[in-house]
Amino acid sequence: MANEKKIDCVILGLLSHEELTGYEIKKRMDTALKYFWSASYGSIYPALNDLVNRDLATKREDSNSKRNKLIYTITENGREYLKKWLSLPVEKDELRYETLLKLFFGSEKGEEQALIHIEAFEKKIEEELPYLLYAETILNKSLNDDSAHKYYLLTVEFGIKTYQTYLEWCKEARKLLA
Amino acid sequence: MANEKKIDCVILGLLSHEELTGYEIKKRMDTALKYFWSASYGSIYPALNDLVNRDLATKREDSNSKRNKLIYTITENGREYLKKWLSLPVEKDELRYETLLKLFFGSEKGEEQALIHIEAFEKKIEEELPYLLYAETILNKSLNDDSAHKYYLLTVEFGIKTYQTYLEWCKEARKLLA
DNA sequence: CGTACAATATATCAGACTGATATATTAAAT
DNA sequence: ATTTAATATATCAGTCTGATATATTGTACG
Repeated sequence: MANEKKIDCVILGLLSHEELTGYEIKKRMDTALKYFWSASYGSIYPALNDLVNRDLATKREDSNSKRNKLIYTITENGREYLKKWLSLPVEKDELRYETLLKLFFGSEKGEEQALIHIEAFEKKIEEELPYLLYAETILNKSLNDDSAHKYYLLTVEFGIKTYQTYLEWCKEARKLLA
Repeated sequence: MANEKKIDCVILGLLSHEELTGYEIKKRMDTALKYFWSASYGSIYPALNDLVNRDLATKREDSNSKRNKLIYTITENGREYLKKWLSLPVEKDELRYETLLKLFFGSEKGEEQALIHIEAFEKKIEEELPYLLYAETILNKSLNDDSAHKYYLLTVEFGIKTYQTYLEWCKEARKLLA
């Protein structure tokens, strides 16, 4: 049980909330988990088949839809597997910021180019922050409706705080370069 | 020129500062770049051989040492390749925080387990922050000695600011759970 | 009413990268 | 003298990404 595939754990986590198709799983990743995790279809679909083979999830065709839709449900085994993973210590937290990499080697191209990267970074953060602030409002309102919302809010607060700090850093960075 | 292998760019970036062995490159990654990038030997050594084959770096054996040491130097082509990459817009900045993943699915195991993950995260940040603060002092002192130091400082300031914010978030998170 | 376009839905694969492992030498510690 | 830590290079199974392929359904617009 030492080396869980992360993709298995994320999928089981999402399935622990609700039944989902592979496509819907990807959507959850690109919205709710976006700020601290990501995954591609190329890992999701093979992982789903694998989870079914290991009896951690079941697959059924959607009878209500004309679409070729495959709905996945977590099994009791799957829920146990998830709980076990949640109890284990975190193996790795990792930042991979290409922006900082390009800044670190920035002397090779000079200040002008560095400023371009900082401004692009700033713009992206400014665009994404409103979604997090919106999620914060919604979650604060519905905190008592669902015990899981408290945990969502925890991650949203992390995103808001770090994004605001990023914006402060951008200002300072511009000053330092100019 | 659309899809540069990131490992090539990082290695060339480090070689643009100084001649290095594969082992030394890994060491730089694990100290100076640690807070925003990482790479394993399994990508470094093959990439080095590849860079030599593409005339972006040259390899020579160390004559001063008894060790089987291979020293790599960036070529003019390599420097141009690096500059070109630095001029291109950033493709992806990515956070992969397993801690937040386990918190997001935290309702499955409850508050006690969530607190354990938060405290482990807090401890790790508290341990690493002093190294960043030390680097900040050194770089501020030597800012005029080397034009590259300003760029290093930029990334160190990013690390300090975000780490301090992480610690603030830990406090709030504990309050929210209790 | 047709037709273009966006969204839904699943799947595969080359190539990038990690984490583990293997191997060997030299420096430091006790 | 001997163990241990640090230096140094290399390979590989397995994980994951990003691109690509394919097909269907819903929506917008004239």
